[in-house]
Amino acid sequence: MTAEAPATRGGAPAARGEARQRSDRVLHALSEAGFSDTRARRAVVTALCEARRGATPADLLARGRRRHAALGQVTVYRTLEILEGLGLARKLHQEDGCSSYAVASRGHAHHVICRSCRAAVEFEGCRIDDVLKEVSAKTGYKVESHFLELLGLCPHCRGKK
Amino acid sequence: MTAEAPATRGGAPAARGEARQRSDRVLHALSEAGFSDTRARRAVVTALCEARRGATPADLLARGRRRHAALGQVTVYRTLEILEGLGLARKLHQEDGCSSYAVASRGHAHHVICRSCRAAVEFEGCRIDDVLKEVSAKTGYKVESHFLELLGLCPHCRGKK
DNA sequence: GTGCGTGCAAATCTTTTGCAGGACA
DNA sequence: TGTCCTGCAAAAGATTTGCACGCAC
Repeated sequence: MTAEAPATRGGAPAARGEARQRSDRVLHALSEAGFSDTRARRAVVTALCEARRGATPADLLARGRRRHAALGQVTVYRTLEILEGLGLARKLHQEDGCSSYAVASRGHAHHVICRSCRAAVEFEGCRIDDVLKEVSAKTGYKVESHFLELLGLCPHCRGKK
Repeated sequence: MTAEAPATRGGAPAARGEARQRSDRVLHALSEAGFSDTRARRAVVTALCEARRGATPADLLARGRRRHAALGQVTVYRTLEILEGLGLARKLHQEDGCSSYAVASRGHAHHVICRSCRAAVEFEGCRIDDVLKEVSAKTGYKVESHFLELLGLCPHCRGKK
């Protein structure tokens, strides 16, 4: 299981480097997949990677415009669609809406989200096979995939309490 | 763990009775909670209970109008809000949108949804405490609640294959 | 040079709000 | 009878589509 500490507000240098690294990975994956490397896409990807919590299309537009003033909302939607399709971004489902996204690593992973500050952290290694088998046996469904999201308080908000 | 077989198309008598039973339970819970028993609410609740899959507000309006022609969309939204608040209905989060609802029993439960026909079945008894603990330990988050949904093929669609 | 990618504007959809009239207890 | 509910109409948002132009390859 991998887990990164939720970044401090304002973006500590370490977090910056991490965000940079992630966006490089995503941009690389994009071109690997045959998508061209444009200024608009870079702006969206960077904005997404810098966000320490789920970002809505509107957030990404605002943030992305700092890097590329002409960025349009439509491009944000289209880029998210591509990223999601490639498994590079994942939609976060929350009580109050399901339109925020977070970067996702390759492979199977889920997010744990802070109900106070919304910081979203990815985690791998959910071992729920037993549950899947049990459900399969009782319902007759052939379970193919699952969606799991945890909600709680991040270390920071936990302390503030 | 409880599990009901997904109803056959068209609504077999057994399924009808079950739907009836569920809607009675929901309507009863509503009045228990101090909400009055109106024709519009009955229509929405019945529509929700009859649906064998997640129903969107628009679905419920259409279905509900069979029983109460004057039913308005707004009432559907408001009723869903109440039901959700009381834990009597639950929003289903799916790849292609998160605006469908299904009746929910009291207590903790999740849904397994058919990717082909959308039939949604509730199941209880998700034992993922180990996962929660592990995530908590690795991320420092205090995990308070979780959200889990399974996707696959229901027995019916499995057979059709 | 070509075609993919972009941004604007407009069209759609979904959901929420404000109100006046109507139904339930 | 007094509230709680309801439905309509309109407002507010969110998302998608059509199109002509511009940039990446």
